Amino acid sequence: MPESHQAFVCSSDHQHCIDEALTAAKQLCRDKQLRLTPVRELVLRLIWQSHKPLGAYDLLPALAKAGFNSAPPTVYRALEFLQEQGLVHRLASLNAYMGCNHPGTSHSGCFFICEECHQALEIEASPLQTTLQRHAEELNFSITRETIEVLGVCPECQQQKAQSHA
Amino acid sequence: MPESHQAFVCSSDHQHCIDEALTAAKQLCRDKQLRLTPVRELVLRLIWQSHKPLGAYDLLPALAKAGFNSAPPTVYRALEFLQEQGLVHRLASLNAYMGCNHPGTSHSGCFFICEECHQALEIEASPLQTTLQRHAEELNFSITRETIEVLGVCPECQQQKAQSHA
DNA sequence: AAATTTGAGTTATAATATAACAAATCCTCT
DNA sequence: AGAGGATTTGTTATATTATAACTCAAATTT
Ligand SMILES: [Zn+2]
Ligand SMILES: [Zn+2]
Ligand SMILES: [Zn+2]
Ligand SMILES: [Zn+2]
Repeated sequence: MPESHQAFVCSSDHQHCIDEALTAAKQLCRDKQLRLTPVRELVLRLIWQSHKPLGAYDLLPALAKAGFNSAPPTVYRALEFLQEQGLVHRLASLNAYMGCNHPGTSHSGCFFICEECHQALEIEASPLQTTLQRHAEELNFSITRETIEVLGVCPECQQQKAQSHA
Repeated sequence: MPESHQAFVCSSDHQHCIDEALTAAKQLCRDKQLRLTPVRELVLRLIWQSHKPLGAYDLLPALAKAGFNSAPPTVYRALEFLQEQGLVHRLASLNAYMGCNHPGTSHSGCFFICEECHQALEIEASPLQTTLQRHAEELNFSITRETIEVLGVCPECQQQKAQSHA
């Protein structure tokens, strides 16, 4: 199992990603007069610390370690809050959660998920959304939310597979 | 709650849809030398009978009524088989299953799901797939499977909502 | 400070899905 | 037709993901 990659999800210093995400979240909550409580902040941090989307139950041990109640409702509430504020996304095809790359803007997101290393990347996919919107207009369908999750193999894992077959 | 619509998912005679789907499935299995056993056929029929995607557990009572074992593995196995043969799709955002509109061709499908009447429509979305493929190429990402599920309001339900607000 | 709102702790349970093994059925080959 | 092997189904148990309902604590408002 390949474990550590850089380029697909994060080009270099991941601690920087985490710090930036946390700062942005704090700012966003300040602006909206919402409370980024300790549990919520921890959950957001844990999610950002992983390059792989995490399941709700994956977060519980860390919550326990930090002295919080580690029953499911605690983490689901935090996740619900973070999702409502657009700070994390839920990946329906994985039952897992990941930090949002560009919070603040309300959007559904488009995700590429590597089936080898399980890392996931969110992209801004305006052309895609436009195409989808055209389809919807043809049907007279009014879009509320989109779930776009692409499973496949990331560049790093493709390379690794190619080498191992050589 | 609006319950009965026609145009969005099926223009007129739904029994015809069901019959056609079953015939196609039988033909496909004959061609591939696979066994469309009674359970599998019943599950496929049940799924096609509903305009709304059905959860696995929704199927169990009908299986019991028909004299089959109605424990979860039975229905999940049938669903697995039908999915593998491209006869049904699983909607990740709903944990539900629906019949495929154009089986035989291997594809991931693009689904429009009405949040009012819960009906769902599968479309062939070549432009969408092309756009997604372009995004993937930019990332050097090799696509295995796509999950595209669009939640919103179907034309019929839009109309109904507009009338009720009048 | 009292009242109100919001968030978190706690217990229990719902909803969805799979593991593992036994029994039955079907297919192939003689 | 019958033995042997493969596939399918039955059965029991359990894993995984998510929510309901109620209580208590903390924060915010009045
Ligand atoms: Zn996002
Ligand atoms: Zn990878
Ligand atoms: Zn299809
Ligand atoms: Zn509708």
